[in-house]
Amino acid sequence: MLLESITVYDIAREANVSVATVSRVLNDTAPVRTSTRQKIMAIIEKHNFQPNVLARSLVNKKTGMIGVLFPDSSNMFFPEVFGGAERAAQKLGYTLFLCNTFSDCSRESEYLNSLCERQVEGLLFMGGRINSRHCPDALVQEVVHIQKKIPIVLINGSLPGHPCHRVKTDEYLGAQLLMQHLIDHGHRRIGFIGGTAETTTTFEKLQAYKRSLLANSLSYRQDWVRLGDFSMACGRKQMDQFMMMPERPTAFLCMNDYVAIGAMKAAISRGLRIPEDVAIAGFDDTQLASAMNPELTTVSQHSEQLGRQAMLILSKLIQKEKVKKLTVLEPTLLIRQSTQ
Amino acid sequence: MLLESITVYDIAREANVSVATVSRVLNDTAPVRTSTRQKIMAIIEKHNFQPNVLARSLVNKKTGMIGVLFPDSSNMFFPEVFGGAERAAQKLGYTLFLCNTFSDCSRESEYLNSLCERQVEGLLFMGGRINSRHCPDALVQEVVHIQKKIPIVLINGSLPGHPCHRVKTDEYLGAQLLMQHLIDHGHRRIGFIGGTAETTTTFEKLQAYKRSLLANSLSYRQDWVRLGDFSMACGRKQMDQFMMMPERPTAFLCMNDYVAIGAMKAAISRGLRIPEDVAIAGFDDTQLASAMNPELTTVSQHSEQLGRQAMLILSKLIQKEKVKKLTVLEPTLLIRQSTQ
DNA sequence: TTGTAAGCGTTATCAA
DNA sequence: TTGATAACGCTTACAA
Repeated sequence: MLLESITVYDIAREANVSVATVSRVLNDTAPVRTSTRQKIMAIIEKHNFQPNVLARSLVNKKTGMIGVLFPDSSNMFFPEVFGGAERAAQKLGYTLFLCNTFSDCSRESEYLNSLCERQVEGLLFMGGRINSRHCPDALVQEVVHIQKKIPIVLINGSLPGHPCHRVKTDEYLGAQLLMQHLIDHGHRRIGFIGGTAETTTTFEKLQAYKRSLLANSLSYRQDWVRLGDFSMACGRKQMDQFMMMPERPTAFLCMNDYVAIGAMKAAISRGLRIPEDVAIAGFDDTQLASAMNPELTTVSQHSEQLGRQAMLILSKLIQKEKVKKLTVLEPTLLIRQSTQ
Repeated sequence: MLLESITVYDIAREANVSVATVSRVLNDTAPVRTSTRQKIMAIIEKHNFQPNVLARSLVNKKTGMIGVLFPDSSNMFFPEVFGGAERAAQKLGYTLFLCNTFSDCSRESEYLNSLCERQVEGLLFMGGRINSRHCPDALVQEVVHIQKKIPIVLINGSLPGHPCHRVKTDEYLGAQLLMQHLIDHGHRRIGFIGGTAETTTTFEKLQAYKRSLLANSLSYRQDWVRLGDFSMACGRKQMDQFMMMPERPTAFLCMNDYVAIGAMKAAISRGLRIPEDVAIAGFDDTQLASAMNPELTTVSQHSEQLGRQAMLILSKLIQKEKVKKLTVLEPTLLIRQSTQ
């Protein structure tokens, strides 16, 4: 329940002017005699009057809000991305409306709906359906439909069959860089841990993994690819499984830093030394990577940049400027202790 | 710029009814003949009509939005807290409006202002001025003034001289538990790292630190307290300083997990073993703590709980229920490898 | 330089 | 069960 607040009418009455004049000094939208302006300002000050943005937005059809959908605030990667987006938004005069979908499709739909109703001026979309390799058409259509009215920028994802504005890191390249690094260090048996077959981000890395093996005449073994999810728990569990295998890889490419750290911990608790006995690489360069001991070799997605770029592009879209559909950021290989 | 959307009028016209009737089926606020209801529903469906929440909020004075101020999305503790708050909010039918103040007071003021203008129904406040030991009165007044109109719940902070609804972890107790643990393990020389003298959270821990020393007849040495900030960099830097000292502590109480990890890394890079040569304890039990190697002894603030509780209390406040002013959560000591 | 009045897209009060 | 119509708090032609 909101305050029974004072309105422009109250201010106008007290200043013996019309609401129009009050509005004028509020928005500096037309000349007002200095004396009346000052009188009005004083009264506004005195009552600590704040115009109701709802009413204002209703007439000028601008809310200054950008909706942001992301799958999981407990994976540092996402807070990093929307940290970057937020800084950019602030400069541009927008406020972010952050929505944690908890990777739940129906929650995603609800938020999508709610953000539209709330009249956000644009949408930044991460995770969920835009990373699904077999996204039900109904879910795609929801987004397509919204996009007719509200500009959307997809981050690290896509909507198959429907061109969208997208900003992404070249994850394929990132995985390739890591593979090459491992291979250059003499590893011939390399495993893959984490992610789900259903997600595009996993698929992309897996492709790079396979092709790198092929390109280096190394054999691809299905039992050396152990997916699961994106958590530390997954890394730990899968590494434990690898430990039971008679013949196991000497190096592991992990879906992300969390998985990598789980894998590291499992290996360490079995008495293995990293990187001497086993090399492990992560992805994303979240704070965790450099915090670890040994420090984790990983690939930076430049998460803040990613958020910033997406926001910049979105703002151009809102201004109805032409922007190229796809922006690709180049990842950076960060070689640290866990692989050499 | 928003869509020139279709309105209840368009629906009404097409259905040959009045807007009132459309509104009735939309809100189920009065009986409508089944046939007309169906007719209207069909048209709504067909056009994918979404009522404008702005207009709706304007009349019923409810936005369903809760503003959340927090200092830093790159410290996992805060995303964890608002993760908990968000889940609770969802159940209660509220949407969170997350605002990253980047620990900047003026940004905090701006957001405070913006959230009020946006007519949020309540405010969750973390960091910044509510953790300042000498908060300028102007900043306090800003909050006090807002509080007259909008319910506010402070998380782990307070507004000196102005009773507010607060949810907090007993950080004093938490620090005490850690100290006792270290002392029980035979440590007689214990240092303190991180935080700033200006913040209440640091002060509280420092108090516990000093009193624990006193209670155990251990001497307090000013040069064994090295503050700074809340970052890994700080932990690293201060530990490096400790390393230069002729006589140094055998154990360290750190302001938070980030500082502790920085300290750990500095110690390790100097060839010290943890915990054999030096014991290190953190605070907050962020994901980092259990990810580390060795795993970090720390204190859980039950961050999700904290967010959840705060949201629950806020919602009661919004419903104008009576709620006790102060809710204290008990921290939990988590003894891990870094201290034993 | 200022005021009047018509919107913005809803909901809610009265009558019918 | 329905329909006019007045709010909600603001901006903005259009007039004065």
